[in-house]
Amino acid sequence: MSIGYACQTIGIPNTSSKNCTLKNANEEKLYQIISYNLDSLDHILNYNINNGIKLFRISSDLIPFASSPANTLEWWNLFQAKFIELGDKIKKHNIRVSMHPGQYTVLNSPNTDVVYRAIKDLEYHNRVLDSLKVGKNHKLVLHIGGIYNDKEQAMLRFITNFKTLDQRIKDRLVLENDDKLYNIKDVMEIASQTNSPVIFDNLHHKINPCNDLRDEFSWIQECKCTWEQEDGNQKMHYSEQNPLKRLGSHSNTINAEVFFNFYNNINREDIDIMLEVKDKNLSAVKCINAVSKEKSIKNLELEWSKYKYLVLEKSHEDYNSIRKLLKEKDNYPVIPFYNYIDHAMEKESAVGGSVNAAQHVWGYFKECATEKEKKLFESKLSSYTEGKISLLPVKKLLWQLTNQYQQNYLLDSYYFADVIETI
DNA sequence: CACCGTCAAGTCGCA
DNA sequence: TGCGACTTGACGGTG
Repeated sequence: MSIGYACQTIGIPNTSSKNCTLKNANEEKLYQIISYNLDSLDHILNYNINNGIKLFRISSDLIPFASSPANTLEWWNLFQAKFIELGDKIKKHNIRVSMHPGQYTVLNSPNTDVVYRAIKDLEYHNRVLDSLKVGKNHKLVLHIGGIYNDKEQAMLRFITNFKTLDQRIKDRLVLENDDKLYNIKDVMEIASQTNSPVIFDNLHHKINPCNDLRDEFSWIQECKCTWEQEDGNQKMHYSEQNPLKRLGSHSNTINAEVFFNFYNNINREDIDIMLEVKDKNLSAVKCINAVSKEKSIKNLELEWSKYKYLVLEKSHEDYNSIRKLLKEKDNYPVIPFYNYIDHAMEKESAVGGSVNAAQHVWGYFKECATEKEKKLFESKLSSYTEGKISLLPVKKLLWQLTNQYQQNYLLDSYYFADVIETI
């Protein structure tokens, strides 16, 4: 059983992706962007390896305009060595990767141009996975598409167009229920014709259920049968509704207890769960810890070291509660621990808490920083207190000092997540 | 420097 | 018939 996240990280340096507009796209620019994105992917893989995350979705933005005539680069040749290096790393560490062409890749459109572009896009995605030389258990996830006033015909068109695809693409494709048009029953029906494995998405199912009384766990079990030996373990998507946004919007974070119960209800080891959530890797680590068999408080202490100063900034009350919670070294209070973290993270930072946390972080440099650096920090912090600047420049300075003086305890801190986002 | 609209992709739903 | 929502970083323009 693996738990993973999609496309991007939070709070991890050198893992961002770049893109460009069609207008600015040229060979040199595209080359640089691809090179940058492949390096970022490398750093993401390193992070995943170091944090025991074995499931990851590679962003479709890896190669900009890859399925468009605007990109004339033979990127699979130009970066062949890098792809092989990345693929070796993936295989060596037993990571399962996937890709997920977005909502604009529509294989069942009545418009032949749209279908042509969809096929080009599937070829692109498959080419990335082929370039990594990873097996057929590393999947391409696809939705069915539109309805165009005639669902039956639209489903048939999907099946017909699917059959024209290259065998290597067919072998990788897996089909997912969506939140509007094709429910899990529809997808199962189509998949039985295309011989494709099916991804069950729990939130899509909640929003777009089928006229069938079976609960989500029965459907998960049903979907298992569509996964054959060479497809690898069954995969599913798990997400929770953001209560403040429109129906279908992913939550900011996964609730540890809700996930724990869901996972225990599935009660199987041979399933991989892709989380779709705003805080990405943070929730992946959270969910891994929530269901971990190794119930050691050391894992929570490691998490605490990363969240600590952000929690201190947002909520001194939760900060104190967590400190108290972690004093009992024989316990593994994973659910209350993350409940306090979530509670703190929901809060907006106030000036008092922000100053307090910044001063705590500054404490790491009290001994080593020069007088000039000290002056700079104090002046930035008072500018912030006086409302002249935002908190970001203060954190940027602390981040720079963290790197300069290699303060290991701070290097992995989520306190700097918003700074890292701007680099 | 901060903020906002636009861009790319395709479909659906609502004026 | 046409526009907003969905997604996300780049980019150009305004204050």
